[in-house]
Amino acid sequence: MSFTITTANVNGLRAASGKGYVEWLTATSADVICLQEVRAEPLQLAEHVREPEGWHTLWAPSTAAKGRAGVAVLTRQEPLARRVGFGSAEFDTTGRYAEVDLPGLTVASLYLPSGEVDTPRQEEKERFMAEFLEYLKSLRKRAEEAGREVVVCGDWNIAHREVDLKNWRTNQKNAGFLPEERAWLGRVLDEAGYVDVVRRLHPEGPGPYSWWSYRGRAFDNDAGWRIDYIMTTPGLAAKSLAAHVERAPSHPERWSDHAPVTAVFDDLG
Amino acid sequence: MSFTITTANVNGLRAASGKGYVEWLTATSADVICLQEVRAEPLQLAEHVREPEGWHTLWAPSTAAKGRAGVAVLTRQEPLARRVGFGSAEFDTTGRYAEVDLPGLTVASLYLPSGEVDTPRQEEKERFMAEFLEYLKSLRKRAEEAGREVVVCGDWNIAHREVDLKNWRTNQKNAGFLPEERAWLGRVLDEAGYVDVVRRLHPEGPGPYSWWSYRGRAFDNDAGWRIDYIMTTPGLAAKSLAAHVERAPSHPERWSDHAPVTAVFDDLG
DNA sequence: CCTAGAACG
DNA sequence: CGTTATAGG
Repeated sequence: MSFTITTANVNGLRAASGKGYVEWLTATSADVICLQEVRAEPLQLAEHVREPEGWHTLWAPSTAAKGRAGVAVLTRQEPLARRVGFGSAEFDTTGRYAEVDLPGLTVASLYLPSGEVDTPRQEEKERFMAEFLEYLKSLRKRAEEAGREVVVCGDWNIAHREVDLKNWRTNQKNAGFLPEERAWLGRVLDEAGYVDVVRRLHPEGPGPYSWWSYRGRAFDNDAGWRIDYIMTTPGLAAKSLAAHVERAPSHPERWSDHAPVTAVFDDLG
Repeated sequence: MSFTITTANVNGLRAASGKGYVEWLTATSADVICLQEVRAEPLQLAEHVREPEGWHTLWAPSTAAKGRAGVAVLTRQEPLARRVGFGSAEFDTTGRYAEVDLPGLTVASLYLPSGEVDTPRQEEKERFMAEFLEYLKSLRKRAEEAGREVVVCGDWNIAHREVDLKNWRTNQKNAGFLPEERAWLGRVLDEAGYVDVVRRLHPEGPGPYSWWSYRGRAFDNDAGWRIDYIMTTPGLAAKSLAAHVERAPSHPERWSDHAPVTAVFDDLG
């Protein structure tokens, strides 16, 4: 038995649902799906999207700003627990983090702020990063003590290394590839002790990219970024068998500017 | 020889241009066209819309608020003069009035504020009405002295009488059919001395309506309003031969929530 | 219901 | 370039 987890930034689930998301969900064989940028409250979603047959759902919309952010976790199994937020006074109502417990495993969906240099939104991103890193450490520690594994997946809005985006040279002063952001992602790995599973299984770059701007010809030119990550505790990473990015072949198939990122693990037993 | 003038609220000329306005303009035999709610600056329009072959144009966008209001006058003849605004400090930059001089005739395009009861927008409408009535009087007087005729056409956003809207009873407290607005339109006729040419030629109602809300089934139920008028000086009205509203047969043909209103006059000679 | 700008990405 | 919320109608 294997266990498959997929993360996808849907860039507006109402729009995506009319462009192929529903068909994609019907066809997927994943056991767990983490969504980001749902950009809707559950009641704004069609029922077959809000409560898809065969899935349990946790919706965590932004209550701070309508139509922004919003994460979700879909599981075939009924979760033992559902939690929204990570204990942050500033961020728990902003639809950026939710987690569920399955037997022996905590699964989290993360949508880290995008940021924009020289704006308050970059400061917000930095505050999020500082606070969230501490949470990641405590999460890992608690899981270790309890003998549980953790997977935090989602849109981290940071490319880690040069190999993680096509135009790294021209983006060194742009949000998403700033030295301090890259260093922070290094601390998630080295200090908090998580493993970037896709990179573990695909040590060679470039890519695989998971996001292409809608602007210009980014998708056609494969001018992508790898900013969607599946980060796991080491014990879970050791059981990873395969990983891939579902790059849509062309526009009619593309229902988001991000592509779903998937990892397969050996029986969690 | 006859002379034909049409007025049309286009509800966004960029949108209308993709839905049938261009074909309509190509097919029309009018000599003069007054447009309202252009909702674009000239440079935002495609060139064949901004400078249609065979037409001279006067564009008067709102510079006070982008994407709002905006009137235009299109003439087959080159105008002797073009003017934007009516001498109002408050309204001349809001894209609500423009006029051109043709030999012996001044043609104006008007987009009167829509208003909404118990809001500042109703007060704005009232200020506009007060100021504009005085202008209409002076315009008429100057024209009379110079032996010229005047036609002021456009969206006046007021239904004059019960016969001018289908649901008059339920709209007596709504902007567009308030007693004071109806009385004001009466003063345009009685005090300023203009003639409602469509009503002159069609003394019997109901209608002809020129606007149907996009909401609900207003168009299919013919729940319309007559709020687009062709108002002329008496000498010109005496030469009116025919008038009609181009109610679109159905949705694919409908490029605005308003229908073009046309009047035909005997040779102005 | 529809148009258009604006924020955000 | 695309999604969404909002103003205006």
